This record gives sequence, C-alpha cells and structure tokens, in this order.
Amino acid sequence: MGEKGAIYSTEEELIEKAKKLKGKKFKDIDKTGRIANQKAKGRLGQIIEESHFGYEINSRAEADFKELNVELKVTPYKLNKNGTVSAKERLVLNIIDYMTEVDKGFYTSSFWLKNNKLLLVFYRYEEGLDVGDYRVTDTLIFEVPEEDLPTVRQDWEFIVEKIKQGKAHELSEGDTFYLGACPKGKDSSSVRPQPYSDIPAMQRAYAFKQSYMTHILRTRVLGQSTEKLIKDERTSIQRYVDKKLSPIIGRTLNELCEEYGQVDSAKNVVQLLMSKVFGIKGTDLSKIEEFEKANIKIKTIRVENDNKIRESMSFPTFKFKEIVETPWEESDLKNILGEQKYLFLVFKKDENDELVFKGYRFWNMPYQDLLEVKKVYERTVDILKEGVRIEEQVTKKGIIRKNNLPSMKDNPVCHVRPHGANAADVYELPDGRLMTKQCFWLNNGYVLNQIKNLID
DNA sequence: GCATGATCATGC
DNA sequence: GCATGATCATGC
Repeated sequence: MGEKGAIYSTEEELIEKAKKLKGKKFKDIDKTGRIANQKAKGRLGQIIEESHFGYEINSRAEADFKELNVELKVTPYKLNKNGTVSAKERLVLNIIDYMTEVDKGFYTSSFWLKNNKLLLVFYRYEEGLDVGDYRVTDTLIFEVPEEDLPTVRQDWEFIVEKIKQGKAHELSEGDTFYLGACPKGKDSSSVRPQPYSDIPAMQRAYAFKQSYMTHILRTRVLGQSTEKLIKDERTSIQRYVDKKLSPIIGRTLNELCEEYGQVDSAKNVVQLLMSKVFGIKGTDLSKIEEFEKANIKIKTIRVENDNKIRESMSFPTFKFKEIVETPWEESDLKNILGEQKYLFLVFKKDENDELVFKGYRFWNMPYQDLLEVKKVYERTVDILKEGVRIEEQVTKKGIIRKNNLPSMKDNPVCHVRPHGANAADVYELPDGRLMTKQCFWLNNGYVLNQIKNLID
C-alpha cells in the first residue's frame, strides 16, 4: 500500500473514491473486524479511514488526508417524525489546547488548520438498528461558506477571549453561534490546564453545533432553501442584529407598528413587527436561516412599569419516571440550557402603560447559574425517589394540590411548577401514583436580573 | 403582593 | 391529542 498519505493525489480522486461509499452498510465496508470487536465511539470513522480509504489509523494533529489538507468526518443524521431530517449530533472537531490556542490568530489556529476543509460522510441512524446495518447515504467536501465565516470567526474569537480572561472552565456551548466549545472526555472529570487561571478547565473540543450541521445537511445534501436574514453583507449575526435593532431602541410599540405598517394587534404582534423590522417575508423569526443554524430562540420579555416581570419562563414538561433514571449530565434540561441561545427582546411599560422597546440581548445561561439548576434538578430527582408529598386542599374553586418539589424560594435561578392542560393532565410517578405534569421554570426575578441593565 | 397551582391558546 | 409558550387565579 506504500507510504501513507500518498494514496490520493488530487481532491477529485478522493471525491470519486468517497462516492463509492454511498449506499453501503458499515458491516460491508469493514474489512478488519472493528465493527464487531471495538466499542469505541470513533470506530465508524476508523472503519472508513482504514477499510475504505486504506489509511493507517492515527491521531495526528494534521489532517487525515494530509497532502490534500482534508479531514475525514463521519457523522449521523436521523429522520424526524414530521418527515424532516436533522443531524443527530454536533460535529466534534479537534480538542482545544488552551495553553497554545491563545497565542494564535484565526487563520493560524488549530481549528482552522485542521478543519478548514472536511470530507463529510453522512450515514443514517435508526433506533434499534445494529451499527453494522447503518448505511452511508451521502458524502460532501465542506468548507465554511463565506457568508458564515464572519460568524464562525467571531465564535472562535469569543472562545479564545474567554481563555485569555482565565475563564476556560466557564466555557459553554451556548456562548457562540455556529462553532462551539463542547465537552470532550470521559466525563466532567476530564480536565486540562488553562494559561491564565489555576482552575483546571473541562476538556473541550471545537464543534459545529448540531443546529449548524442540520442546516448543512438540509441545504447542501438535500438542496432545500430557507430565508436568509443576512443577504449580501459579510457580517456576523451579532453585528447584523445590532444594526437592525439598535436604531429602534426607545421607540414605543405603537410608534413602531405605525412606522412599519403593522396594523394587526394580535397577541403575537411583537413577532409580526420584528419580522418587518428585519425585512423578512415570513412571520416566524425562529425560521430564519441564521437563527436556525445557531439554535436561537426569540423571547419577548415584558417588564411592568414597577420594574418587575410578572411571569417565570417555562421549559418542556418532564416525565417523572424518566428523570429519576437520568443523571444531570445526560438530562434534557442540561442539554437545553447548555446549548440553547436566546435573543431577548425587552419591552417595558412606561408611565402611560405604553410598551417601549428597551433593548435586546443574546443570552445563554452562565456556567455558575447552570450549577444552581443542577442542584434543583438533583433535588427534584431525590424528592421523586423518596416519594413526593402531595396534599389536597378543598377550596371554593375545587381541589388544590400542594407539593414539596423545589419552589421559587428554594433557589435563586429556577423552580418546579405544574405545566399541563389542567390539573387532571398527569404523568405517573415512580411509585405509581399520578401527578399533574410539571416542568422546570426560570424564576421571574432571575430573568429580570439577566436584562436589568436594559431597563434603567 | 407574591408564590404557587391551574389553565388557556396555538400549532402541528 | 399533545407539546409548548403564555397567562390567569387565589390563598397565604
């Protein structure tokens, strides 16, 4: 087989060879028995590298196809119940060496040098299927498109800036838009040193977010199109949103509706108005390409004129029997809060009860606060395991049930409260009793703190 | 007045 | 019918 690294002399040759993977199952690709004998996560990539492309396995910092500067990545997707497809996971790239990455520039960074050209091999994941029966369906040479480059670059700079501030241990995937710093290691005890702090930081790798991978899959492989927010300009999401929203700070909702020709005063008036401010055709801001790619949720926050927020912010209901079996690190809540990015649009009632646009901010939960949520989650699991206490009180309105799950007073960040169609909307408890569906809520006071600097 | 339980509205 | 975001109701 000759010198490794000399097998494919041109990209075209490599692409042709890659195409032969299409339609094949891993058990038919594998010539060395890895599929049966190896449990490690990276084995599917190794099978393709070794059995299909004829390379010895290595973990060098250089690209897999060194002479072409192409890195091989094997990645799963899934079919959703509603007929769409999604990436099954984020695409994990190289581990971040905090000690050396801070001295690099974007184009000399380990991220760029190793990953600026990828050979993506997509396979379809199906629950219950043997790994050997997973099938490769598509291959693609991928380079970050020019339109995404300003945002990816800003993401990289954000990560490096955090390391420079001695906060590598506070990195979170939700900090950034397309390129994230995701946990990489056996568990949270896998740590490594950082240059500007003595606190060991969780080992992390660069990763294209799952939402970004879903976008690549849908547009580049399936040829679907979505509505772009940023059309011609070479700018990042953050800067584009700044440009559109900062000029309207201080204006009243009524003024803005008049100016933008938003006559409908429906409940979702803010969403409709903002669609016009951003100049998109549709009315669903979260469907905008850039927001989908970055997994951004838009939330309107309404502040009363006494500077309070009336309502807390809810999350999806949880199933009691499921969360008692799920450790925090694997929980849906941790995944949402660790990866989700929000765009808060803040309106406040003035002295005449008129809503004024006070400002906006991209937000994701800071690391310290995530630790508080962890406490509440684990306390909830403990109470459910011990057997939650439910007391029934008969009142004029009917029966009211009280419980001892973590409440707003117990934690500054979040609490547990009912969330169903009504009190009869129940799930089964671990002990067999039925209880009104519950979910975690962010305390209204906590949410207020996150946007306090926008409201005077 | 606030914390907590209950329910509505909407979209798929 | 259900998930999810939003909001109401009331006893302490």
